[in-house]
Amino acid sequence: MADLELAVSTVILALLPGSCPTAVNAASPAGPTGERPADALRLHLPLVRRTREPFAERWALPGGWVTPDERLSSAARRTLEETTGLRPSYLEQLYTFGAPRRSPTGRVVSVVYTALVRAPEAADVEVGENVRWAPADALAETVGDLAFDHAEIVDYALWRLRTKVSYAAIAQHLLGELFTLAELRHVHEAVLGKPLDPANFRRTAVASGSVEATEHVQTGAAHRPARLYRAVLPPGGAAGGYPPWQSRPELG
Amino acid sequence: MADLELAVSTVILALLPGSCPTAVNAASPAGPTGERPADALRLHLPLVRRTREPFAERWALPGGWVTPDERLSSAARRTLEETTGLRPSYLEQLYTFGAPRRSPTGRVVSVVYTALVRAPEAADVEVGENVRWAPADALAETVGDLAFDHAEIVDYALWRLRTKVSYAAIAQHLLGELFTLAELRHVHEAVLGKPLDPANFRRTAVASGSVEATEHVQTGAAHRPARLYRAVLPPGGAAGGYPPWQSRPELG
DNA sequence: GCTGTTAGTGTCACGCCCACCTGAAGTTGG
DNA sequence: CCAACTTCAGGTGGGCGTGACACTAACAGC
Repeated sequence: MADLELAVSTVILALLPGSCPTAVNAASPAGPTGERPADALRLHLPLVRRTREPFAERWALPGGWVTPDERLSSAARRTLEETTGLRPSYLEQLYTFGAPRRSPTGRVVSVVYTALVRAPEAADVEVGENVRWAPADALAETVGDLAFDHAEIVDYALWRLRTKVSYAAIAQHLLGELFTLAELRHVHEAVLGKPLDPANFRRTAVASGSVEATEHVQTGAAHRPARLYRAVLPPGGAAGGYPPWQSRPELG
Repeated sequence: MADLELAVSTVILALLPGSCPTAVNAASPAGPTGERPADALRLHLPLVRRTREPFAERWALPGGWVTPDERLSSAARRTLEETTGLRPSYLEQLYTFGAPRRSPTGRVVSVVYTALVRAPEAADVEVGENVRWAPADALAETVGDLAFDHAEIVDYALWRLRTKVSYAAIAQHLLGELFTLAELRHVHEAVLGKPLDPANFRRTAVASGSVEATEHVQTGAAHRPARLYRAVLPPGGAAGGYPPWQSRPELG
C-alpha cells in the first residue's frame, strides 16, 4: 500500500467551431448533406502543459491528487477547475487506469472522469500559456504525443461517448438551456462523425421524450424560425441509461 | 494522499440451481412457459465472512489490497482466488467507489470488478465456514445486511449485467465450453428474470454470430437431442461492446 | 414581390423482432 | 413393438422503429 498514489483525471469535451475557441453560435453549421466545412463544429478538449518531470513540456489531461475528505467526483471537479477554470455541466466516471508502469516515477492509479461543458462557457475561459483547446479527433497532429497513457484514455472516452450518445440523452449538456433541434443534431453529428437525416432525427429525439418544445423560437435567421427545445430530465429512477442510484451520474 | 488505501473487490456470479451449490446439470431447467420452479437456475455470488472489525461477522464481497507491482485486474484475480478459490472465466472493471465515509476506519477507495465463473467449477469449491454462496436476488433475506456499501455495489453489478447481456455476448462465460442453446437461454432467463421464446432466442443467438454449431449433440435426455454450440470470440477489434484495446476486457 | 434557405411534416419501404404454428427426432412406458 | 410425450428446429405473418425522400412553411435579402 505504500508507494501508491491515487489521482483523478478528466476528459472534458466541448463543441467548438474549427480550431479556435470562439462561441458556438459564430460557426456556420455543417451542411446536412455530407462533407464537413472548415468551420464545422468539432469536439475539443482542454489540455494542460506539464511543467515538471515526468513528461515536462508535454500536454496532459487536467487532473490532480485526491484529498482524504472529498469524494472522487468532487476531486475531479476541483482539479478540473483549478487547472482549467471550467465547471462541467455533466460528469461521469469513465474508468480507473492502474497499470504498474503508467508513470515512470512510481505507481499511480488514476480514476478518470468524462465531462461535458457548454460551448459558450468554454469560450469564456481564457486560454493561457499552459492550457490549450485541441480537437479531439486530431490530437497527435496538433499537440503531439500526450503525457503518460493519456492518448489511450482519450480514445476510450471518445469511444464511450460515441456509443453512449446513441442511447442516453447526454448530448444536451454540450448546449445551453434552450436549443434548436438542428443544434442538437449538429452535436450528434460532431460526436458520431457522420451526417444525420434532419427529419428522422427530429422524430426520434421528440419520441424519446428527452427534449420538450418551448414557446420560444429562434429569430434572425434567414429562414423559417426554429422552435427552441429544453432538455427534460429523466423522471427519477433508472431512465437514461443509469442505475437508480446514479440518475445523477456522479456518485462515488 | 496519506491515509488513503486502495482496495479491489469482485462481484463474481455463477449460475447455481436453487440455493445449494451443486452442478448446473443436476438442475431441472425452468419451464419455458412462465413461472419459475423451485429448482430453477439462479444467479449466486460467493460472500466472505469478515473476521475483523469493522463489520466483523458480517458478509462481504471478496477482495483485498492492491500491491505496488500488480495490475488492478491481477489484484482482483489474486484476492478472489485467495479468499474463495475461484478463477473467473470473465473479468471486467465495474466502477470505483470512493466516498469518504465508506469505511468507518478510514478512507478506502475500492476498484470493483464484475466476474463470471462456470457453474461446475463453482460447485467444486468447498464452502467453508467463512465462504458462502448466496442468491443474488435475495441477499438480504439469506445473509442479512452486507458489510460496507457492498449491497449497493451488488445492485449496480446486477444492473450492469442485465443491461449488458442484451447486447454483448457474455452469458456464455457462465457455461462450459460446449452448451445447448436451451442452456444459454436459461442463462439469459436467469439474468433477465423473465422467460424467453425458444425459437426467437435461437434465431437471434445464431444470427448474432456469437455462437457456432458443433458436430456434437446432447444425448440421454428424454426428448430429441439438442445440438451443442461453442462460443465464438469476437474477431479481433471492437466487436462485442468493447473498445479496441479492451477486446479482452481486463486491461488497466 | 421574388428567391433562396432552412424548419418542420408526411409518406413509403425495408428490416428486425416477436408471437404463434407445424413438423422432426429422440426417449419413456406399457 | 407401438403409442405418447417432450423438446428441437424451422417457418410465417404482423407490428414497430428506422432510413430515404418529397413536400409545405416561414423568414431574410435583394
